[in-house]
Amino acid sequence: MRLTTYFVPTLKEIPADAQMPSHRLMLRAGMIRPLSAGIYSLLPLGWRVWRKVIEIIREEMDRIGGQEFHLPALNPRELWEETGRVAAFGDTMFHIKNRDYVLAPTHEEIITSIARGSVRSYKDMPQIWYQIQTKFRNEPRPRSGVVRGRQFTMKDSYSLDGSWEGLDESYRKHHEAYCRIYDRCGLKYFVVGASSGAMGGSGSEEFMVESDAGEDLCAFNLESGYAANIEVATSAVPPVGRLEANPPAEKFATPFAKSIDDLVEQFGIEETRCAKSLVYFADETPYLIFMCGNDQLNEAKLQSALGVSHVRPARDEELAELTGADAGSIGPINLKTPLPQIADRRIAHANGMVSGANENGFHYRNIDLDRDAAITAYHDLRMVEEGEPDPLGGRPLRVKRAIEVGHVFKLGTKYSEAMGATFLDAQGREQPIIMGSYGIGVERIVACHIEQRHDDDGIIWHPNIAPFHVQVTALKIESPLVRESSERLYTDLREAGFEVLFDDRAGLNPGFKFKDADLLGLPLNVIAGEKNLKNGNIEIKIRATGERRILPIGEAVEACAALLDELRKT
RNA sequence: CGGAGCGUAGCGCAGCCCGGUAGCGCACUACCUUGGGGUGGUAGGGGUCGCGGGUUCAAAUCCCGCCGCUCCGACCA
Repeated sequence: MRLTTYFVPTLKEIPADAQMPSHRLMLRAGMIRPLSAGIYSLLPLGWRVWRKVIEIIREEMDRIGGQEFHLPALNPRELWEETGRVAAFGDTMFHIKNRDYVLAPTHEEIITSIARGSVRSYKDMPQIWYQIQTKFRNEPRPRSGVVRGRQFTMKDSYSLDGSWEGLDESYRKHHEAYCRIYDRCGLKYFVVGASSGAMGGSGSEEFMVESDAGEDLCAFNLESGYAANIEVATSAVPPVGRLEANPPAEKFATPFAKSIDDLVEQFGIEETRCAKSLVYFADETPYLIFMCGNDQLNEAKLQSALGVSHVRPARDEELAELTGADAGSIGPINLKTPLPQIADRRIAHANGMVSGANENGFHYRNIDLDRDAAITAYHDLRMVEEGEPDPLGGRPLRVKRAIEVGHVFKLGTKYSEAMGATFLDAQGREQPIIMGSYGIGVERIVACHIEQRHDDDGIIWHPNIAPFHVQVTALKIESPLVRESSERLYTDLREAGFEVLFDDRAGLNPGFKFKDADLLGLPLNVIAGEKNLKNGNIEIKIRATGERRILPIGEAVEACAALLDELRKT
């Protein structure tokens, strides 16, 4: 394409609203334009990159036997009522006003509805069905450019199997395909164990790209290979255990102690001997929860431990009503209302604990959780902290922010049971189809790629997803020598099979063209300037390294081919 | 949904406190100039100052309401 006619509106100035480098560069390079919060138009250059990524995904999905579908985004609400997900999504799902339709935020329901009509026998499986399509989610707060939008492109696939071993195999295939996809897109990523959430299922992993702008936290240790989303991460932090002496619980006045730190400071109590008491509502049932010292409650763990779809902390007035005291003075003894009680494993069966007396200004010491509390279960409920020993070998954990670029998920039979998608097994018994669901965010791949590959001047595309392979830059195209040579280069490179962007604009200074070229960030820039052409030479600049090579014009095509092969390996 | 900030030309911003001719840089158009890192110049075009209401002789500016956008937090199956 020629820049004289191709629509690439680059920006010299940085758009004020964009914070992330990838967001700024996509705007500046003329790839996208914002339309509304979390909604972007893809301009020709941006769309070329999307198509490259999509093609890589398509090839890898086909390689594992995936079959491409194209499912409707407009869905009857009724279908979503069958699985209870209209309520589960709540405001996150878009509802059409003048007809009873919703805009699909994902496609488990549609897939299951097709399967229940047409998959009847174990002989019909396994199946891997996928599509690459626009998804709609009414995100309360879109952010980070295309990373969290209300409308976005997603590759979603679904596996249908007649056995749990079959599901394991479909899951493994997806895992492998995903690794190949990210590798081919030139992304540095890592895989973490992830929460299956409230939607059921037996296992799930996320593909993560480290980024300060990420919305997820991951705990990992590179040596041991442990890596998990903070929502499920555990550590080998030692349990508190029991003390020899076990005197009766004793109330004492703590008029100025509102926090664990206050108790530690004012009464010399060991932090780990404090049982922090929290009240949470789990699907409308209040629970009293005990944590060790200053350990943070991990709400995702609480949610899955209790098997509920929603948890929230009790409000101040609810606290007073249920316990008789305010936050900071709550505990297991003398509760105003009996509450179901659970606790973190770290303080399992501990004694000698200090906790609130359910009376403002008083605490109890020498609490034996087995004797004085009514704890029904101990769960892993705590948020791991940086530096804690990892659960595999006790090496220190690191906690980093990351962006989720993919998620593989063993769904099991939740949807097939809810919607009656069954098959007959070899014994003639009716069974629910065993499903998996797997997603990749296309715009997140592009954004993360730019996050990882850019400098102060612009983007540094990996050849596999660069919008074009090579730029030809004609300096002073008004000169007949430059015009003629650059036109020939443009033609020769295209005939050799390269995708070429030709900066044939007149009246622009070399500096201006170089800046634009660096911003667009194509892997190679073949520069045709009068100075070198007079000696029969051109110059090739490698975007990634800044290296420049001067060589005879006749060798340009060959050199580009060799350099691109090199660059593909990075 | 809580907290903060911002809406003035395509983009980035000033003007607002203290009411009285709507301004700057970039971009755009024409011509000249320059030609290896966003050249320099001359002359131009482009704005219901987010929307609605109010106060006033007079509102971008003061008051009320709404809408939109961004950031922090909550949420994110």
